[in-house]
Formats: sequence, C-alpha cells, structure tokens
Amino acid sequence: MSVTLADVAARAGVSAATVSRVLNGNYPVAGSTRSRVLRAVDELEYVVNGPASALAAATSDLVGVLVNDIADPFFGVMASAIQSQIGPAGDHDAEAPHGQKMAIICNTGGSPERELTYLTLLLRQRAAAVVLTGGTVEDPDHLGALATRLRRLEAGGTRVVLCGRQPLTAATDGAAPGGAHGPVPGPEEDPGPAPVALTFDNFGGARRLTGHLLDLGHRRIGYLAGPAARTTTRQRLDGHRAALAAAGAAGGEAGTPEAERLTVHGGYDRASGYDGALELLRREPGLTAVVAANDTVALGACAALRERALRIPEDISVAGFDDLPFAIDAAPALTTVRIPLHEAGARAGRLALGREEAPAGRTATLPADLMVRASTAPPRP
Amino acid sequence: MSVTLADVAARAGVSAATVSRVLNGNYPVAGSTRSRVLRAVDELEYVVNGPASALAAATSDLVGVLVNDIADPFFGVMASAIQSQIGPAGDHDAEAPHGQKMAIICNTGGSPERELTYLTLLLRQRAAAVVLTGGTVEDPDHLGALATRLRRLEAGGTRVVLCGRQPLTAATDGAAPGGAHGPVPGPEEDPGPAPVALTFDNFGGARRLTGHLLDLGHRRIGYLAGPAARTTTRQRLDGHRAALAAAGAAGGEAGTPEAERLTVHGGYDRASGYDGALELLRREPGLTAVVAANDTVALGACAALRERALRIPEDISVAGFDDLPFAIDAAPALTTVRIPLHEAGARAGRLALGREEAPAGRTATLPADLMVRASTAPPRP
DNA sequence: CTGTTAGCGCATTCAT
DNA sequence: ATGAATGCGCTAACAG
Repeated sequence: MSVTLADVAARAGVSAATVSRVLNGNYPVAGSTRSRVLRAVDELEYVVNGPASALAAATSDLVGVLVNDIADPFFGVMASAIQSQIGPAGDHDAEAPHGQKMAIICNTGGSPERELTYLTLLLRQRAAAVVLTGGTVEDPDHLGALATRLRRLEAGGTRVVLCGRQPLTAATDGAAPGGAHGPVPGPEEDPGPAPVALTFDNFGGARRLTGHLLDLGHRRIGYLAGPAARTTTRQRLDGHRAALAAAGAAGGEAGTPEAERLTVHGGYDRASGYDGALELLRREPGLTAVVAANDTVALGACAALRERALRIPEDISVAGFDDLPFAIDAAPALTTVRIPLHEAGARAGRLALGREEAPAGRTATLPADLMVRASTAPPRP
Repeated sequence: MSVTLADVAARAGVSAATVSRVLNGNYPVAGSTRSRVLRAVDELEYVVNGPASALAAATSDLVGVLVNDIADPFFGVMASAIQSQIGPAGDHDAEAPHGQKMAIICNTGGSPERELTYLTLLLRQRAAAVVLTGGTVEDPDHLGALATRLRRLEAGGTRVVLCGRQPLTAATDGAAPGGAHGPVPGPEEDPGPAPVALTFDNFGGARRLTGHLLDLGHRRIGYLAGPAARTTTRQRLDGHRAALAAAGAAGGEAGTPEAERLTVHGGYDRASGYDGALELLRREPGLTAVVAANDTVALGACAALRERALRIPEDISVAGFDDLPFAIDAAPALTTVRIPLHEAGARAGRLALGREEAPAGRTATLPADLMVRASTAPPRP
C-alpha cells in the first residue's frame, strides 16, 4: 500500500516518467527498458494508484450505470451485458489489468432525485462514461435538470449513453413512433450534440401484443399499467390502446371512461399485478384477457386470477412484456414481448467506451418481438 | 468542469482549507462562514473532484462488490441490498451527496482469475470496502492467492466482508457444520484478523429439504448439483447426502457408485437443469424426486420432466433452493429453501461501512428455511 | 475557529 | 528514447 511509481523507477534504474510510459503503453519505449520496468513492477507487486492517475490524467476508468433496481432481472441483464463489454473479459490478460474499466451501478429506485444525485456523484468521480438504463419520469422539470446534468457531464469528457430510454424529449412523446416533440434544452447554454440513445420499440411491441389478443377474439381486455408519467409505461399503454382503437375495441380511446375503467396503474412489481388484477375483475367481471406492463406484473396477476379459480388461458388470457428468463417457466408459459436486453446492454457498453460508432441520427430503435406462448388463447364462447 | 476548491474559497472570501472543512463536515466551522461557503458552492455549481480528494485522503468512497453474475437474481438481490445501505438513501439530502459511497459491481462469472483481477483493480482504486458474495472455487491455490489479495486490501485500509461465503477455509469444509479445517494462511506474512463473514446454512437447509422428501416417502432421489469444487455446491450436496444417509436411503454415502449415479453436476443455470434431469431419468427411470442445486436449475428440470409427460408432483417431485422471487410463481409453486439474501446483503453493506459491529467470532451463519409448496408430494404408490 | 504550508502519486510538457 | 520539472485538486498537519 505504499510502493509507488518512484520505487519502481528506482528498482528498474529509470525515471518515474519512463515507468509511467511503459505502464500506459501510449508512448515509445525501448524493449529492454520495458522488460526491466515490468520486472520491477512484478517484484515490487506494484499497483497503480487509481485516484492519483485519475487526478493527473483528468479522467478515471469508472463507468456509471444507472438502473432502477439491480435486483430486477430487467436491469440485471442489461447491467451484466454492459459490464461484459467494459470490464475484464475472459480474453484479457488477468495479470495486466490495464485500461480495464469498472462499472459503478447506481440504484435509483425510479426516483428522479436520486437519479440526479447519482449523476452528480458520477460527475465528481470524473467518470469516463455514464449509461442510463430504463425509462424515466416524464416531468419537464426533471427532464430539464437531467439534460443540464448530462450536458455538464459531457462537457467534462464523460460519454453519455441512453439505453432503453428515449432521447431527452418532452412528455408527450411515444403516442406514436415519430410523433415526438423536440428535445428539451436545459434552461441555459448550448445543447450540444444529444447523447446517443438505444431505444426499445415499446409502442410497436405493445401494439402487436394486443393485436394478437384481438386476433384471438378478445374484446374485453384489461390493462395493468406501470407507474403513470413514465416513458416506458406510456409507450406500452399507448401501443396497447392504438391496437384497441384500430380494432374498434373497448378502451382504445385514451381519456374516455371506458379506457380509464379498463386500465389500472401500479408499480412494476408482482404485488401490483396481484392487486391490479383483482381491481380489474371488480370493475369488469366480463374480462377475457389481461395485459400487464411487464412479466413480473403478469405473474402477480396470474396468481390473483388463479386464486379466483380462473384458469389461464381457458377462462382468461394473460400477457406480459420483456420476456425475462422466468417467463417461459411460468404456469402456463407466458405470452409476452421479447426485448433485446442483452444486445442493448452490450451495445451500450461499447458505445460508452467509444468502441462502436453511434448510429445514424444518434438514436437506434431495437425491435420488440411478440412471443406467443401458452397463457393466451381464444376467449370462451 | 474546472471550478475548484480555490475558486469557491475566493468567492467566499475564505481559504481553501476552510471550504474543505465545511464540505467534509468533520471539523468545527463558524455558522456564518459555513453558510457563506455553501452559497459560493451553490453559485459556482462546484462539484468536488473525487480522485483528488481520494488521493489526498488516501481513501475513496467506492465499495467493490464481487458477484458471479449480476443478471442472476440471487446476486442481484444481494447487490441491491448492499447498495441500499451504502448509497444515497431516500432520507438523505439529495443536494448534499457527502459521504455517499458508490458500489462498483464486478461480474466474475465464477472465474477465479477474474475474481483476483477485480480485487487488484479495487486495490488500485483504494476502495473503502470490498464485499465478496456467493461461493467460490475450493482450490487451495486460488484460496491462497485470494487470502493474499484480501490481506493486502485490508492492510491498505479496505474493509473486507464475505457475504454468503465461508471464511477462507480449506477445501474439505462443509461436510458438516463445525467440521471446518483451519484457515488457509497465504504463503507469507501475518494472517491478521480474518475478514468478517456472513454465511448461509446451506448444509442445514439442504438436509432439511431432502429430509422433507424422505418424510414424504421418497427413496429414489436424484440430485442436480452445481459446478463441482465450489463451496456452495458442496455444502448443499453434503447436506442432501447427510439426510439420505441418516435415513439409510440410496446415494447417502459419498463416493459410492450409487451416490455418483444419482448425482449430476452442471452449472447453476436453467439449461443444466434441463439436461441434468434428462440424464438422471436415463440413469434411474424409477426416480420419484429431483432436488436441484438452486431454483433456476429446478425450473429447467421441471421443463424437461414435463416434456417427458411427467406430472409434477403427481409423477415426480421437484425441489429448488434459494427461494428466488419467481419460485412461487412457477408451475407448480416450487418447494425450496429460503435464503435471506436481502438481509445478508443489507448487513454486509453495513458491515462494509463499519456501521454495524462484526458478529462474535467474526462469522455469523444465517438460517436457511424450508419452504414447502406444491412441487413436492408423496411418491406414487 | 481559520489560514499556511506541504505533500498525496502520477502524467505530462519540455529538454536532452 | 529517456530524464527533470511542474502541477492536477484536495486534505492534513501546524500555526495562529
């Protein structure tokens, strides 16, 4: 805990500058000196002082990853994928952790304040990059504050990547793909280039999912939405309603009593699915299908429905979203929408390191594919 | 990205040292000066330079968390709990991120080399603490190298906490609680105090689980073990066999052909459960129950069994381990052993920050409770 | 209670 | 290709 560059230099009979150069490998050094230095490093068991080099170089090798909750596989899978691209991979030399970045995972719990707090903390660490995953609150104030923080980060050389989140836009986006409003510039200064964003086709996926139910013959479909005013929630709900509207089914027009009645907002957790399904049944006993905001909510709904002695899918169909690993092992296997979480995370990781070029327009939308399984079937005659 | 302590000091009409003091709050400062400084900080939007302060103070506010795979809820839940104790909690002032630590999550993928690499990286960062979660490889060489790294970390002031992992012991531990061999000191120097460890009662939980099956009347029980030579795998397998042996059932004596025949080693993933169950059926068509190394493996086994037209639990019983969130929603609900992942993580987080006293003997064993659900039943007559 | 003085360990100019 | 010197921004004694 005390052997420094100077010690290594002395041992190798060179100057500290030279040691620094061989360690960073970004400067020509004679082969013989290099090996001499390397040997000294080894003998002394020298370990670079990260903070010191970060201070001198004005950049650290830390990458911030913001997630709602790392215990949720939705974020866990993305985080894992991001990590796989920035950390020590299997093919790297374990004995020479040079240029290895490390991921700082920040659990925001979905709280806008905590999101901002973490961004400040990351700014303070002079993070090399920051990846923001998942949707966020659609509040203009928060979006403004967020944009300001991100701009500040970028100004300091931190690369910013949005993964599974819309580029910073106004609240009324997602009603339809392409129907976005303009970016929200912070209260001051030059917006600069927008952060690169990888988004999921939540709207399209949701529309196809509900379309599948409609094709099956369902007309009374309840929707278990996520927390209100969050991008992901809205996009999925909007997609659902768009499908309903296109088929002229009940609840397709937002704002109507019918639409309100068939929609229950809750969290993205199992308990919300359980409670929400019960509430939906109370409001509309003739329900033939329930679409959930995500797989976890869907599982909660299934539990509630089963307790009501309703068989899935004979008596009522249930569908989820995300296709998390456990969806296929649910009872019955859950019909859902597959989101390429791993690919998105891996790509975001590469983007964060500048190892992959930004997509045209700085935004790429990843597909959301319908996965029809056993939890959906035609309604009872 | 360039306003420094000095700038704030100038603006507030005080010295840099004073600013540092109010910011760190660990030194008496006059109320008026403090507010003047705080205002300057605010006006200038000053953000501390983490690396610089880490260098000067010789410690950072980063906490390393080693996990096998953050995408696995087993680790995700623990990581989330750890994080909840060290990061910005809801009750903290979002505008004053002082003393907020951040978690660096390191995915080792179960690789010993990567585990060591990460430890070196963490040493380099001068991490305030390191939490190692989950079991590890039982190889003496690795254990030795690990002990050395950890000692080095502790020598540098980094607090080390083992969460869900045995204290550094020799390979032949876990055969019975208390049957441990002595600690493995590294090849050199003074061992110093062992890191504090929070362990799970894998042995006892496994024994109770298999005991439950035996009570039900099962005698031909297959075991889907995790990767060989890992602490968690062994403890669970040993517990299973101890129960078998106590009942005089087949496969209770390790090393016998019978025991080998009824045990299949694989990974901790779903595919291993699927393949393993098929293999078990091939070896022993008369199987009446399958015990899996964890819930994920159990789910894979269920899928395979169902494809073989075997009903669970009527034709064959299945049991898991860990009681991950999805276990209760499986079809049928999985009988398993509950491991207090959240509590363990939270406690480890507090231990890492020195906010909780180390347990007596520096090691505490957390209970593993049997959760009997619908996937187990008496064998067919 | 506050200011002054030194480094912390490394990456960089500049020289050579 | 290598060495010497300077400073990154902050904290920690030490004065006062």
